[in-house]
Amino acid sequence: MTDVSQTTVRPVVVVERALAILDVLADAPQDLGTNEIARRTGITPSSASRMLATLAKGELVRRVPDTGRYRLGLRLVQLANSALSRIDLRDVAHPHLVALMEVTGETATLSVPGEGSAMTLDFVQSSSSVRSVAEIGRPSVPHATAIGKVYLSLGGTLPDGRLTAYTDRTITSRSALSKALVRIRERGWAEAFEEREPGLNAIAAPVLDADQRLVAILGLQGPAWRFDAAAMERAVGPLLDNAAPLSPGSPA
Amino acid sequence: MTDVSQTTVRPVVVVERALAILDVLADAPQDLGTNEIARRTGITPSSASRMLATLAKGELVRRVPDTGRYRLGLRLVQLANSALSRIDLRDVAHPHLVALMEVTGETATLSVPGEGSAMTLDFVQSSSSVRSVAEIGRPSVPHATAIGKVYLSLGGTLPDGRLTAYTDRTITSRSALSKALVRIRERGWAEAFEEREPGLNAIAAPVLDADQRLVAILGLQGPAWRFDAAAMERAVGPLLDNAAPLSPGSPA
DNA sequence: TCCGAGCGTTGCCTTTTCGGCAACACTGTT
DNA sequence: AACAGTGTTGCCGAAAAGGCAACGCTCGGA
Repeated sequence: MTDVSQTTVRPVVVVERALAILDVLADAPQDLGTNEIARRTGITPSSASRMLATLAKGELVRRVPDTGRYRLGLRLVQLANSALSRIDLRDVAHPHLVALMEVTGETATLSVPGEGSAMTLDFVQSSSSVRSVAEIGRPSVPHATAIGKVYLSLGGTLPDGRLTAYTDRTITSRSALSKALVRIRERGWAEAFEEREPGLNAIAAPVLDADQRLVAILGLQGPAWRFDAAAMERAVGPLLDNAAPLSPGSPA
Repeated sequence: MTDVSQTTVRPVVVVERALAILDVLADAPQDLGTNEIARRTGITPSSASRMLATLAKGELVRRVPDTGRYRLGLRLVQLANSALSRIDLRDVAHPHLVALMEVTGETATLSVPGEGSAMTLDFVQSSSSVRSVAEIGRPSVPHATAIGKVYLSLGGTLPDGRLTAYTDRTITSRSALSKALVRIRERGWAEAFEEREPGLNAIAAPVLDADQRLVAILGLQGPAWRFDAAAMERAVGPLLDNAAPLSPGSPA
């Protein structure tokens, strides 16, 4: 009975007409006048004029003052951002993890910020027989991983006490870490060269919501002999390209 | 008389109510049921139910099967992308040019693809007294500039005949150029080291529309002694960060 | 397990709103 | 100057929407 595809459902005709107007404006390469919209939707110009005025009041369309023509309004962008923020991030992000693994050949991970660290939520394992292993639920060491540094660079908290040296390359100086975080904020991605464990390299980029808050971190990791500096540099573009569509609020 | 704020305008009440439903869903942190939407909008549940069914048919809202609750639908994202693609690109891009110049200190440029090359549409000059000069209307040499290589990497045509050597570093081999273009497509940005003229370095990134077509190119250029490999590398993040919001269709 | 409250939908009828005709003002082109 | 097309709005009849009531369903509490 709740199946809206049943023929007994009585649609609200006025809403259908209003949506037809939005569709026509979306499909048109240029702004459209009232008469043109009326022709394309089959609504008379007087009705179209009134509906356009109401849609303009709600900012779903915008009347261009110079030409008197109409185009879609920016309230739609706000509504779209709200629509996107409701989607389960894992569902949306998974194809990007697949794409990243295919482009780079390395393990792609999705993490979410938590208390004191970021946690792996999903991953797509490298198809290579030599691979770095990810694990759902595993927290990342903030100062010694690319994921962790993205977390710290965007408001994550660093625990008190000494910074543990996991390898020779682990950053253990708080001032050196601060400098690294500034650079990460500037360029929008982080890297780790065998800092968490010998032979493991990684890069990571943030996923932000419409209010610029960190909601997730996209990462790539692999064995240092294969995922070396050159390979990491080549992977930055795909990483950012795959993180950007997940971020309604990409920083400008 | 065409001023819609005049009190004589008769709004379409049904459209106003439908927009109120969208607003309520946008403002809610979670999905909402029919009764809750009715309470928040002041519409009776039967009317709300019918309107939601019609909005769902048009995909502006989505009924979640498991819970029977409603959330904003993904058609809004399509409409929003269309809304954004109508905005005058220069108006939108200019603050990004300013931001890029401020972050990097170098001249930031906006180009659009044309016949056989890309043309500078807007630029923000470096504030440094030693600067590279841009010029609106100037076409870029496709094989010897970062802007031109972005253009070529995404479908631009390379003229017949020999590739002119403007400096020692100009790529004049078509096979070497092809390899460079593959790399540019992979990582999403291009570079030029003193290839168009001695002492001038540049990087560039594409701006794509919702159909993945190249609509513009964002660039940074400066004197090679200052805008060297390290400075260029540091500038890639800001460049991509400023290109991404201009691209409704960032490649996934 | 049963009952009650709340939810969500739909039939039906009344009321309200919308649609569209006609008139008017304006703009651009010939 | 005239004409064609655009865009808006008054007004009224027709159509659609709103809302009441009834029904079915689900969930939580006793």
